[in-house]
Amino acid sequence: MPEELSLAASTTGARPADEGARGRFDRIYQTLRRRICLLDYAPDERLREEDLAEEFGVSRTPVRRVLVKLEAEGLLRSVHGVGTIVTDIEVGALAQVYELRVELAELVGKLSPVPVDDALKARFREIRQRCDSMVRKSDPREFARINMEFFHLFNSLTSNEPLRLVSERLYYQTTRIWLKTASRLREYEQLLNNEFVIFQREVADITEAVEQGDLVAAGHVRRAHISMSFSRIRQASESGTRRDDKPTGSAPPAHA
Amino acid sequence: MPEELSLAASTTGARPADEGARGRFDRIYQTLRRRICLLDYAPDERLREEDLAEEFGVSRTPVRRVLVKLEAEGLLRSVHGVGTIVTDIEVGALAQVYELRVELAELVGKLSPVPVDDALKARFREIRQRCDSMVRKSDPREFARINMEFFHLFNSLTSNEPLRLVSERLYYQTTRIWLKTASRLREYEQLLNNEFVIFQREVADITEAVEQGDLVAAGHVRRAHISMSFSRIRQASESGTRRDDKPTGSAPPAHA
DNA sequence: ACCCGTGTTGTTGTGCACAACATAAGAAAA
DNA sequence: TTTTCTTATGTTGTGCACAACAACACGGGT
Repeated sequence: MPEELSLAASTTGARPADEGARGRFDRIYQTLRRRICLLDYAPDERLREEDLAEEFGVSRTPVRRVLVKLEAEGLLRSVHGVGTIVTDIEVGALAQVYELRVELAELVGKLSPVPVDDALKARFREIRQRCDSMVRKSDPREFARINMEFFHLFNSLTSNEPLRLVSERLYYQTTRIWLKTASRLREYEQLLNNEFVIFQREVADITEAVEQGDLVAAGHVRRAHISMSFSRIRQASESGTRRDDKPTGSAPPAHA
Repeated sequence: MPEELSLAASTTGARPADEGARGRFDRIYQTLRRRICLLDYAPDERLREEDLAEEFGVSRTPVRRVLVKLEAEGLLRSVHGVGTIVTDIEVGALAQVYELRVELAELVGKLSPVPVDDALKARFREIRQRCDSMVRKSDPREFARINMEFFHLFNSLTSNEPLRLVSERLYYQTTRIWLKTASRLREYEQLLNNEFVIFQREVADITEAVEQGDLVAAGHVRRAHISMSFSRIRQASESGTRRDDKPTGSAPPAHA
């Protein structure tokens, strides 16, 4: 049972008890989505509605509500008489999502950019520091969490709400593949550290772009990193999908 | 009770009886979405789950499933104890959606374009003819339907499924504003005819671009038309929102 | 040994009754 | 007359029992 981080204490106040119907819904939704994206629920895993209902202390009905929404977002797939199955994602199909994410990342800097004030800069500086101090720990879960948090922060650079929503949707569709691919590799530790350093650099670059108020540049940096990130994932996936395979001569991504 | 056009006879065969759970779901979903976008359900109108359940010959439960999905797509808004309300859309908020749609339209021609074969060309020629013969009838409903159909055809120019899905979503969010704005204007007939002619030209241009296999050009044409369409809507909305207002000297869009 | 039909089990989908909630009307008091 | 509290009414949200459906195991036949 994974620890719950209150990533989005949004609507009311997110206290455990005493919450309206909408609060319950959001809470269950956020929780399940996070679990799916952090691979607490593995792809192709079957979820039982009744189990979830019991865990959250409600009946199946509100749980089904959440499942419908998650299915609409492509993270789940309910089949009558079979079960509710976590979507499996393969690099091939994800190529299209990444293609789109790349373009959208650039748009974040162009479409309705928010005014850059000190508070915003401070938030970037803060997450940059947290990112630096994280590199030492080398915890993939922690990395995924900060990555997620940074995404939300970057996404808040545009005031174009539809763009934010779409980007968020696509992000949650793709973010799983990273953990999935990485965990399959032989050079797990090495690759992980490599990704840490690269991400650290991305955060640093974008933070500085924001400091200068150049959101277009921030968008370009982000675009480049998303594109390169997928290239690394695809290479890694192609060269070492089976971890008990014979070692290939060329070490996949490796540092820089 | 609006006539039902079988726009997407997709999964099984869409015969009225004998359909699985998934077929029912899709049927109700498509129907409701169409009604919302064709303004059969006006913005801010309250829908009663029980009425819908009775109409479709099911209980409230499957209807609620559909409503949840429509709410997730921003077309509905369920409030506990109040009702299920059709989202109201104002030109101001829609500006952001259009900003995004404009960019995505261009991407349709760039990202994973489909190979242009004779069958595809034929479909464009066919819809172009239907469009030509429609201009005489001047039926706004018919226009909205062909517009919708053309959107789907244009959208099929990319094989990037996420892009198709996102575009579709945004299209259904914005398409209502056209009918809503147009119906408020004094120069209703004039404006309508103007829009017909413009749309006719758009279809012609894009069809020819497709004939030549230049999907990038098709994307640019589409982008330009979406952008201009919104400009006209905004102008019309600003100059003559109240139809019983004193007539302003400048006739809003007018032809050309 | 293999194949096919059948029952058994487990899951999601549906229907219905009730709770939670919001709104509006009405009555009582100032 | 105005205000405020109470009550009535209508809606969505929830819980639970059952139907529909798919996968699996088992047994009888070949």
